[in-house]
Amino acid sequence: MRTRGPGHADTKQRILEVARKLVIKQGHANLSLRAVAREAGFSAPSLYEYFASKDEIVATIAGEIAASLRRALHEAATEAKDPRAALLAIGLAYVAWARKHPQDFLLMFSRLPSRRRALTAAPPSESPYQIVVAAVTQAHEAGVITGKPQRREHIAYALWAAVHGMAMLQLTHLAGFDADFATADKAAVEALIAGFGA
Amino acid sequence: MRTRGPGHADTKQRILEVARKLVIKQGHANLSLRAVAREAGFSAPSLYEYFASKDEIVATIAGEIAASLRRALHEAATEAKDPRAALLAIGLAYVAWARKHPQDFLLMFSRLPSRRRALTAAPPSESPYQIVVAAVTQAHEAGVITGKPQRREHIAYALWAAVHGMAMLQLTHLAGFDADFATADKAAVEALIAGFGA
DNA sequence: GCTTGACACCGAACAGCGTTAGGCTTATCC
DNA sequence: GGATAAGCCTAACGCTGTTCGGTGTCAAGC
Repeated sequence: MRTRGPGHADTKQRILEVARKLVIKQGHANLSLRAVAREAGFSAPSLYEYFASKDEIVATIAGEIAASLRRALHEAATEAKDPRAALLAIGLAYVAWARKHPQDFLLMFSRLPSRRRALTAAPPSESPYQIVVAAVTQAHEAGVITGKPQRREHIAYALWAAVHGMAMLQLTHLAGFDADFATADKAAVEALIAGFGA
Repeated sequence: MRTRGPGHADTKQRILEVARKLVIKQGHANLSLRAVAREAGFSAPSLYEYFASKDEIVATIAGEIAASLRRALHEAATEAKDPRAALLAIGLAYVAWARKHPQDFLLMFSRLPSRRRALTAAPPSESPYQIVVAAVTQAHEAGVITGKPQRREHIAYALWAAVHGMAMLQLTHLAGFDADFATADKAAVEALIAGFGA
């Protein structure tokens, strides 16, 4: 039983790189396997040596993208000077990341459900949302946010939903708008945090 | 120059009804003109007698959908007993509508930019967002919300973004979750309103 | 050293897509 | 009655993801 040849993993990686480049250039909806294959120097059916389907390629890319977003949020959280500032920073970093990587962001959320099955379940450590939950927990312990511990999940969800909505609107319905979104986003997240505070 | 025959408008309407039924059943991404034609009793090319492209069909449907959402928000606003309650009611009605008509909602926001070009510009009267703006204006006049009049647009945007994010997440990333979203959504919108209040 | 078998690739093809071209029938207008 | 246009059709183009069957190459086992 021979295992996969030595260049297999490299080729797989190259396919992913080409695919991601094309997604960034023309959006995930316009990604074609034939284009990926052409760019990578293969015929389209050859890609099936490396991935079971187009969806598997996209899913793999989505995983890489989630990790990248998670890093951005983590960085924002660690640079903040206190727990309250961290909540704001994470929220704004989420929107900023989406604006900087619009096609990546849209691809990520074009994919169907998370594997988590309940809001109360802890997100897996590789999930960007885990950063949000951790920051809310710290803010709660620091007294920035009041109420019973169960309220944490409401707050994490509210913060996430709010910035997700901002990001989505700015990338789709409000794309191209001439507006100071940075100021509007900051005001919104600050109001939300204040509303949950003491 | 003969005008279009008498049955033309009816046929057009029927095509739209079939298309919308299929969208609801299988999602806008899986809508096929051939399927619409089959269901409506035509060949696919015949649809081009009535619409210039698939996109025109989808755009027309999107317009009808927006009107339906607008009515739901309007109803929620008029039934509320005071301006503050109206803000909450509109927000929750937005999410409720999205949950009740998931495919319609996703279709509507899969379409690219609004024709409005700035947050400061007034939304057209047929836009669902116009309901939000009007409610925020009333709440501001009633003193539920404080600050300069210019702040209104921040608040309307924040409210919209928040409920849009909730709706989007519940329909995509959090689809199928076992969670009490109604409670979480209410807590979030209340916190947001409180955060913008006096 | 030869056989076996899996890997890595390919072209051809299938069923589907949105769309265009061209042609036929029917009803209306002059 | 001839012209015109509406309203419909089949055939086809170029695209999509995917499957099938085949071909060369290279490592392992005898």
